[in-house]
Amino acid sequence: MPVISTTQSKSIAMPPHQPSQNHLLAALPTAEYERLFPHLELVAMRLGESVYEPGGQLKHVYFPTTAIVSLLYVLESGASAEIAGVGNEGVIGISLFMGGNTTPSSAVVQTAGHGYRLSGNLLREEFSRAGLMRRLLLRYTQALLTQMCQTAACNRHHSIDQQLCRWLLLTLDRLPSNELVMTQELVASALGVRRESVTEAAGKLQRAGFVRYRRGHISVLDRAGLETGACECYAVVKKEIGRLLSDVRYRQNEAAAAMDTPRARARIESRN
Amino acid sequence: MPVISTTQSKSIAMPPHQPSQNHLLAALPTAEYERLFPHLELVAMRLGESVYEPGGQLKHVYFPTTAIVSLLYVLESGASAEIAGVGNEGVIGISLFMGGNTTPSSAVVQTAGHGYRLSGNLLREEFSRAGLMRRLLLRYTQALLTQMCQTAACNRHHSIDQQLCRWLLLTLDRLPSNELVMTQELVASALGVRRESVTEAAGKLQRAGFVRYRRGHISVLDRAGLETGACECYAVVKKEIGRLLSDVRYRQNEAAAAMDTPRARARIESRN
DNA sequence: CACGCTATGTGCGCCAACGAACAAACGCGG
DNA sequence: CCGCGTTTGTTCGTTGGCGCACATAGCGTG
Repeated sequence: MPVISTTQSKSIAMPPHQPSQNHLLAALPTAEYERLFPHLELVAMRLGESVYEPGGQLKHVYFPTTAIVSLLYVLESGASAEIAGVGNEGVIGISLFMGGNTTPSSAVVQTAGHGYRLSGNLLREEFSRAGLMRRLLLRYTQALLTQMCQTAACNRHHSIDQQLCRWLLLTLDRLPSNELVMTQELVASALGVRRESVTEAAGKLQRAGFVRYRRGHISVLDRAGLETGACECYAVVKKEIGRLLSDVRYRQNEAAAAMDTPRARARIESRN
Repeated sequence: MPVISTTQSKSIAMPPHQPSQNHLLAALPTAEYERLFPHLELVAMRLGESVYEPGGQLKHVYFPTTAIVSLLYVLESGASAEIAGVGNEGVIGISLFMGGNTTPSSAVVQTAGHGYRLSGNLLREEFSRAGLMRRLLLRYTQALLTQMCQTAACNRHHSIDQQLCRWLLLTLDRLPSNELVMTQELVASALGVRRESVTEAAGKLQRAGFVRYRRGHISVLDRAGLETGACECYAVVKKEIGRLLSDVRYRQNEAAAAMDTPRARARIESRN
C-alpha cells in the first residue's frame, strides 16, 4: 500500500516502532546504538504469551517498547506471584548477563505490544565492553531488585485493596493510554490472590468512581483517587526507579533534542 | 602466644579468622586475592547491629565469614520482612557495584560473628577490571535475586509453620553448629509475623521433637524433620544457590588443596 | 539468693482472605 | 440478532494470622 493520503493510511505508513522507544536503548551513545541496531529484531508480544519459562535456556534479551511483561514466580502448587513488571524502562533476561543463563521465574506478556530482541551472545559481547550499556543494565538490575523487595514486603503486609491500587498505577505508568486491557483473572494471578478478591476490590474502586470497566478492560478515571488507596509501595518504587534511571532519562531527552524539529520539541515539553 | 601445647591454646594460637572463610573471597585467583588482601579489614559484627540503613551512603562492602546478616525491608508502619539472608557465601552491599550506591533495605546482623570489609572504591576498582571478582559478584547477585523471588512467593502463599522451617534450615546451613542464638522476637521480625505466631509454630516443632530451645537459643535436633515441615522454597533456594555458585566452591577447594599441609587437609576433610 | 528484666506461653475476639458453588451479564462469532 | 462461552458478581462457611492482654519462667545482676 504505497498510497499515503488519509490520516488512516498515514498511521500505517509511519509504523511507530523504533528501538529508542525503549528507555535503555534510547540512552545509549550513538556508537553503541549503531553497533546494536542491525541486530535488534522487532517482535510482537501477544497477551499471555510466555517470553521464557522457568529453567529454560534463554537465547535472547527483550527490550519492550509498547508491551508490558510480568515476571511471575510459580510455585509447585500452581499458585503464583508477580515479582516485578517490566515495560519500556527495562529489559527481560537479566540472567543472560548476570551469569546464570536461566532463572527460576517465568515472564508472561501482561499487555500486548512490541519489543526488540537481541541475541544473548551479542548482548554479552556488548556487556563485556566497558561501555554505557553495561552501566545501564546493572543500574536497571538494581532498580529491579528494589521493586522485588518492595513487592515482597507489600505481599506480606498490605491489603488486597492497596495492592490492587499499587498495581494499577504501576501498570498505568507504563502505558500511553489510561485503559488497561486485562481480565480480572489475570490481575488476580499477578497479585497472587483469588479472582473473587479482585472482583471485590475492583468493585470498591468502581463505586468510588476511580475506575470503570467492561469485560477485559479497565479504564482509570481518577488517578489521584487510586493513589489515595495505594500503599506507600507505589510511591517508593516509582521514586527509586526514577532515581536509579534518572541519567537514563536525561540522555534520552538529549537524544530527542538532537533531532531538533518543532514536533520533537513539543513532544518533550508535553512530558512535563 | 607462640606456645602450642594444649588443645585449648592450640585453638587460640590458630585464630580462625581469614578472608578465605568467605566463599567469594576464597574463590579468587591468587593474583586478585593478594591484590585485595592488604585492604581487607576484619570486623566484628554484633547481634542486632545494623550494617547499613535504608538510604544511607555505603562506604564498604562486607564479606561475612562467621556472621549472618539479614536483609530487612522495613515499611513505614514499622512492619518488616526479610528479603534474604547473607552468610559466608555472599557479600553485603551489592548496590556499590551495581551502581545505585544506596539501597532501600537495611542489613541487620542476625547471628553475631565476623566478616571482612573492603572500601567501596577499591571494590569498584577491582570490579572494573575484567577479573574473576566481577563474575563472582554478578553471579552472587543473581543468586540473591532468586532468593528474593522465592521469599516473595513464599510470603504470599505458605503458612508460618512452613516458613519457620524454611528459615531455620537456611540459617542452619550457614552455621557451623546446630544451635542458633536468636530470640523468637528476632525470628518474628525476620519472617515479618507476630512474635506469638513464632512461639506457637516453634512450640509445635519442639513437641514434634525437631528442635529444643531455651531463652534465646534454638537447637536443631532433627534436621530431616524440619525438612518435612518446610515448603518447597527451602530446597529450591538451596539448589539454585548451589547451581549458581558451584564453580565458586570448586575453586575454593582447589585453593585449599594448593596449600597442601597436613593441617589444611584435616581442615578440609572435617568439612564433610 | 532474691530481684527484675526480658523472653516465652496462652487465651481470647476479630477480620481479611480463602475455597467452592452458583447466578448474571457481556459481547463475539455465526 | 441470537446463542454460547467467557467474564464478572454474589453468597456462605472456614480459617490462618492479627492485636491485645496477661501469666509464667529463665537468667544475669547486684
